[in-house]
Amino acid sequence: MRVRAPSVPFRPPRSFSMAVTGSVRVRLAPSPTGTLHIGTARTAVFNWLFARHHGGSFLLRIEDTDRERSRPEYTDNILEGLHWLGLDWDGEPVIQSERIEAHRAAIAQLLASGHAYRCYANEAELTAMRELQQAQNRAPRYDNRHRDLSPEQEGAFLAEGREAVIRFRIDDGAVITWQDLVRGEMRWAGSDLGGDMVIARRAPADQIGDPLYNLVVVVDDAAMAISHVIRGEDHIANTAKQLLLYAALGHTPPVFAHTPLILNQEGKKLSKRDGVTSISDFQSMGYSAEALVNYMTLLGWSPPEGMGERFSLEQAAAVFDFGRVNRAGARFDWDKLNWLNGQVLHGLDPEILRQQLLPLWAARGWGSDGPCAEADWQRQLCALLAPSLTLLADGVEQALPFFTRPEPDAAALAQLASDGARPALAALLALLPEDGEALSAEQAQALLGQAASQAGVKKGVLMKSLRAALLGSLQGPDLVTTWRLLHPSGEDRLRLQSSSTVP
RNA sequence: GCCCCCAUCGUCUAGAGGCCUAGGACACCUCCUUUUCACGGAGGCGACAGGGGUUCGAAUCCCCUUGGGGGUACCA
Repeated sequence: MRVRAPSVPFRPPRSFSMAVTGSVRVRLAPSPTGTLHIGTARTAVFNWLFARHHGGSFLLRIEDTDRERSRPEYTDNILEGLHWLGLDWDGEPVIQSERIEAHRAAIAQLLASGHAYRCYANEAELTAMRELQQAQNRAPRYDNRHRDLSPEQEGAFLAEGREAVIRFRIDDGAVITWQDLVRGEMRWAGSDLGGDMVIARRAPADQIGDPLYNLVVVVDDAAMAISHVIRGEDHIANTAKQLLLYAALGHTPPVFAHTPLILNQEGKKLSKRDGVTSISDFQSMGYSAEALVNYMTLLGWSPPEGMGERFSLEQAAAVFDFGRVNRAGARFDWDKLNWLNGQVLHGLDPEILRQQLLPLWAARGWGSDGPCAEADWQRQLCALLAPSLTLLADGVEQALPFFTRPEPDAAALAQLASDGARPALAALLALLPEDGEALSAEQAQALLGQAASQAGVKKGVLMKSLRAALLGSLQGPDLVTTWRLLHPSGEDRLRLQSSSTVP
């Protein structure tokens, strides 16, 4: 190992396998106030990758303490999304709201040890305080006014019938530091934390109100024996506060890793307002879990030299470490996601692709009877279409002329009306073998040559016209294969008949 | 406002003082392939934000500027 001078800033080692001691236990802690967001999912990916790389556990905790906004259907959506992505978790998810007694006990402990106290300031007083600070161009912060109330002062507030929040003391002089797995040494001044923080909502002064985020996270992470907290960099300030709580509660803090954020096209934190951001939305748009998870991994992490950019979760887990996690935010790019999804689709086995397309086709009433219901025919169609798919849904659009008779577009109509087109198609029609029989590629080519010479047109004219007749378009998949797929049902004959005669 | 973080092609990134004439991927352009479109293949375009240091040597280390982002709740 290279020896570095102390002045050299911390750089995470290339591999953390040596730096990680004991068992790795990480968690994802989504709050069910919305569907599974891509930012949360990417955090899940990093947690999962880290856990699997170290043979540790990836746990789930549903942070539903905001009763106003939490909804059970969101929990379902989050769990389903993670499952679909292949991010399997260990054990049953912890439901945070069920742990409220543990949270209250911790607050009671902080009250008893003098780390926390009751603050009787009401809404109006706090608002006035902040407005004054704003007016003086100072940072808004709680001025710790009730930190050391005398028994007389406290008694007076009580006599007024005031309720109280519970605040945790944050010394202005405190200096909080930690070694961040992606950012190196982090340092935060207690005076920049906004004053003593509220850890329990307002309640009658003889009670402990609803415990708040920073407190419950620390209590739960400690109880779950979380070894590494991996979350977005928007949590950095929370980490400083939480570290203070760990110390006051007598718990050993975990190791922290703050990952870069996913940004929108404008370079701002991706939010719901940016359109499609829910995993379930990507799913219904036809993106594959494989491509999506691959893309999310690439947003902020880079694979080692020689690995390439296409990989499975397992392959990434084998080499994942925070030394290769970038520090700057990453813009979301549809082009790259689309490319990745196309790559996945192109490489799909025709039978697998058929299984995925079947329900989509069925929704259009396709493929349930007749020659088009044959599995083998469908597989051939899938093999034909696969290389041109970007989204799964493209397999519906592009299969359309195989299941239904297409309406010729303007270019196709023009082609059919051009010199030699109809005679050539008529000649081909006359040579067409019986329906119901397979047509070999060689046979098809021979027929094409024969018909073209009989009609006295170039083969290219016939090819182009045949495409117009069969697909109603001048563009599409391989012509001979298309024709062969349309032949057994006699569909080629019908389309040639209607195209070779003047309407 | 204050605090913190960040800064390489349009985008995602490689880069750990000499392997850099800065590499890869997406996008874009050209060509090949395909009697079409896509796929595939081969090329091309394209970046170290600026300024100071340190050093024989800086994309890399330090400082300043600029720009961008995050945070600043009785949400999580």
